[in-house]
Amino acid sequence: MKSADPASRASAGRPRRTTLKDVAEKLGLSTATVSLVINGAKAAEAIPRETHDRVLAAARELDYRPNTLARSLRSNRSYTIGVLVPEVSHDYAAGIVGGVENYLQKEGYLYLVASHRFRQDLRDKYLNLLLDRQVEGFVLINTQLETPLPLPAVAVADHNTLPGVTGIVIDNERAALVALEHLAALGHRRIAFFKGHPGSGDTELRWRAIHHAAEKLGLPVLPELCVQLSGQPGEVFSAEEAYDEGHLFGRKLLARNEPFSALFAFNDIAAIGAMRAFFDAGLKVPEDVSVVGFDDIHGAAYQNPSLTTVRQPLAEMGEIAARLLLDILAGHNQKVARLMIEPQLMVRGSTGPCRSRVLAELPAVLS
Amino acid sequence: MKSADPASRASAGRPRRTTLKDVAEKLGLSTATVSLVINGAKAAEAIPRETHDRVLAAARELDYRPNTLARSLRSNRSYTIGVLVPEVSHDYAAGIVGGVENYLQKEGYLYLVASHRFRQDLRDKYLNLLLDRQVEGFVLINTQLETPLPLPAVAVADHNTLPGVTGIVIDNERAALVALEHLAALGHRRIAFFKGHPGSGDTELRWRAIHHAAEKLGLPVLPELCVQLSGQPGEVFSAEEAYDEGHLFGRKLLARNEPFSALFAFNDIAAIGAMRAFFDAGLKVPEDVSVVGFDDIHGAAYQNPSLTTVRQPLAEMGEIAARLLLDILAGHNQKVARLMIEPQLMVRGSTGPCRSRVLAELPAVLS
DNA sequence: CGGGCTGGTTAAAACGTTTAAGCTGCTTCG
DNA sequence: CGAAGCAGCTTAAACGTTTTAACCAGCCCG
Repeated sequence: MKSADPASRASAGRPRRTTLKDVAEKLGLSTATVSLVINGAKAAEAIPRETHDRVLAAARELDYRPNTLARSLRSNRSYTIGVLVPEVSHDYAAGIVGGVENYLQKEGYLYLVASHRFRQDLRDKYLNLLLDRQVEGFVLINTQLETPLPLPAVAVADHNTLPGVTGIVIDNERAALVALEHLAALGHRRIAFFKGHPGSGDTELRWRAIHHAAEKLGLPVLPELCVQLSGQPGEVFSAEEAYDEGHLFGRKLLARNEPFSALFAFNDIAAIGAMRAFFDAGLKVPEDVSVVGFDDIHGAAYQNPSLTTVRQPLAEMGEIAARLLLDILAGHNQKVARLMIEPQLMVRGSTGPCRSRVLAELPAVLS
Repeated sequence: MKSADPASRASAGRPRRTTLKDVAEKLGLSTATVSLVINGAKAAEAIPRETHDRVLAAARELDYRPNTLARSLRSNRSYTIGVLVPEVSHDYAAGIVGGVENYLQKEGYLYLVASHRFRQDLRDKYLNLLLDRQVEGFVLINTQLETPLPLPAVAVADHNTLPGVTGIVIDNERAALVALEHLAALGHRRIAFFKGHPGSGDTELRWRAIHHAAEKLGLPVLPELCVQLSGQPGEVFSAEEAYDEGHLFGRKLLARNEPFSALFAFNDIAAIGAMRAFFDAGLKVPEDVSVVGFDDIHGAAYQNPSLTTVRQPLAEMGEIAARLLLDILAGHNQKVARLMIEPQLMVRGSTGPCRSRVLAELPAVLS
């Protein structure tokens, strides 16, 4: 932290804000009275109407605005929460942060954000910085912790949360089910799958969910049609990389020469990359292959064809996280360990009926 | 603001953090000494090595972390800046916020964000909330103000800034030039243009820039190929609306039956919508029509074809904004009124050579 | 007339820091 | 030997609030 010399202080030259004391002096009252009136405290009931009005009038006239720092220091409430994200500028995080803000605004809270770029050292550093700022709690977005926090926290999009931390996650079982139901209803039986990176917490859960859903629907999950997206555990993927991966594994899938009529990709970007691979190979979406993504990122709707995908209601998840956190802060200690969010299937242009009689019937033979 | 009763306080039950006093008492020293040592103040030079080390050791042992609230209150420095955005979850704002954070992190600052959803009352309300939190300055993203602020501010993406507020804007002249140079080099002469909404500050500037660039390059700007995107002044457009607009005006353009071989759209989403209209009409991009967007939103690269576009380096703009603001705070009063950011042409799949000899030659006749 | 009540207000402590000014006891110097 | 200087601290005020306990004046009642 730079230690600025006094002369270059941010405060230099600016007029001092009016304080409680200013108001009190102007009125010939004590700061106590003014404070009580302004905060509408119960103890202020005894104060007669006239004084009350005088105080408010003076406050308005002097344009008094309380110094929240001082207030927080004294009352030990900062009305601030900390939000930890891998990177604010990423769609996913930004969507959730938007929801968090939505709810916090209603409750008079503000929030401090810090992006840790998936680096543990940064994560811990910012955690401490936020603690030093006396945040009252945390919303952790896609951020895993090893050690318990000294404050209440709610985790979004993190499946293995610490005890005491409520986790808000997408219902993968339901997600897989709606996606596969949709494909099954269109007649698809030989469906290809992208399995997520080994590092992602969602990978295994979603993979199991796919199996459950497939079983329920009587669909086969054929190993020859499954592709594991590569990448080291915990490795971070930029959108470019994810797209290239989707493209690459789309081609790999085609190279196997195993017939399939649909693909359920692990995320939208990979889905888009795969679609590209299909186009390049002369296949049409959805006529030849139907593609279902996951997330409903910005732009999924603007693809050509527009992408059918399982939407994560990000804003809603953020709102719920914020609400839960504030409830905990207020002492309504409902200890929910895990809150499942309903995904929503966005049916768009990338899925259509299975045109190939052969493919539609094949799995019955194979499975 | 909810007034929580004392029992439900956020602090309830949690162990008190160690304070300066705790450390001082443990050592039998005064808080002054401890403070001096911990802050490495110049006045601490007199303190002998041994005491110095004892203090640090004790601080570590007790896990002392300073209370920033108290520190800020006393020293009148909050190391916090306020960021005002239309909506954090929007790509554009999130990209800039990411850049702002980047720079602030290096300097030990944190930031509070508030989204005003283009509503003046909210904008003013959050402005005041942030002021109450003793932020040291503001970064205003796409946020216009009428009255001067009591604090230093830097505006991003706002062309008519208040006196005293540095504005960081994309260089529209340059943007139009690189885009049109690219199209001209590919042989395009009959180029269609989307003109932005009347409300947007960029609209007129970019429109003029297009004329300048076209003139410079000897290209015609044909009225019959210009389409003004509709919308009320100041109206907010969701991505869906923008896309639909692009789609609609793409069709309108085609309906005019005026030949053209390229389109320079006002933004990426409109460009994508227009591409869709072209596809629907049986035209191929870029074979029949080249399309250039503006912004380089997430996903522009993943279109099919990928979108050639003028990129606004959002993160960079954010970083510059933060740097400028902190420089001003530090008293380096370089009063820049306006800082132009170089746009970058991202050449991708949606532009190609003009295939039509007729079209390439027509304008010479018409203009 | 004294005690109690009550309505209206305040003094003062506290929150956890920073920092200017001051104090103590030693050494050093003229 | 007295003054000055210095090293190594401490004192105490200040930042702008909140909040509890107390105070005072007046009044009523017995």
